[in-house]
Amino acid sequence: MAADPLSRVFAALADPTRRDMVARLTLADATVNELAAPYDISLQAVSKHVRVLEDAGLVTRSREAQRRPVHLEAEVFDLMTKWLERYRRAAEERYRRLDDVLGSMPEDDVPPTPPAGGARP
Amino acid sequence: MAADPLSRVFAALADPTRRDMVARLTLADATVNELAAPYDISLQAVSKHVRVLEDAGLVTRSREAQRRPVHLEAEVFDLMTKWLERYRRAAEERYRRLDDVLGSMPEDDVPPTPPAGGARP
DNA sequence: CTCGTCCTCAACCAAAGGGTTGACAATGCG
DNA sequence: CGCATTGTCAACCCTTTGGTTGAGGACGAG
Repeated sequence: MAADPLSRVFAALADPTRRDMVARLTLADATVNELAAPYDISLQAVSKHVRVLEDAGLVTRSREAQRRPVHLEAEVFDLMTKWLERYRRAAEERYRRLDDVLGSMPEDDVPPTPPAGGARP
Repeated sequence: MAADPLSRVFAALADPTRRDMVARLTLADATVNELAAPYDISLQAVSKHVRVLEDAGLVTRSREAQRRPVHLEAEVFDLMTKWLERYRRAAEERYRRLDDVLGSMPEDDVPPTPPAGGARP
């Protein structure tokens, strides 16, 4: 299994079924059975999906009688947002610069992380 | 291969090597050979990685003599950001609400999900 | 205690993914 | 032209993954 957290998160969200589950979990916690309802797959398959989400830190499960309510965690979204935002901004910036210079200057010219940067590649 | 764009993007970014490539491409375009340099894998493997990124719409390739410079595209990042932001906010909102409830009553008394599944629209 | 409910564990299978090696297309240069 | 450089295509190998079925654990209700 992927070692680093970010890989696990991205991999978890690479599946449409799991993304749908996440979408529904933003509305309310749900049991595995409730989660399974809309899909045409076995309960066990759904259980596996939930586990993947759990391993990625996207959800947590508690115990409540025989039920195992699944709860969406917000933190990981922040993590992803930070990651994404960084590259999104960089890509846009580069796009602008390239447009400006159009291949006359090499990367001497590349500035350190621009405004509000602060992480290392 | 995953049909929907979002799945492709997430899947593409689920690999650390590919994320690293993306990181480096925010600094400058690069050829496949240049991209391959840091890694201890075959050129063909790198070529495959680039293709995955391309299929996901994260990069484009042009022709320039025998070289095929790889260029990072910013648009897809916007797409992802929008998707993410939506769920991040929803999750936070829900978190706050739950926090509120938890704050006012003992844990084993938590009124869980609306009974009788209010499954999804 | 027994039963039904809810869920997980285990074994298995087909397909996809990341890696390899080997052949070869495309282009510039001597 | 012949050849080196750059990159892709193709076939193959494992491992992972999403799915299945079957067995069974945990718990509440009777």
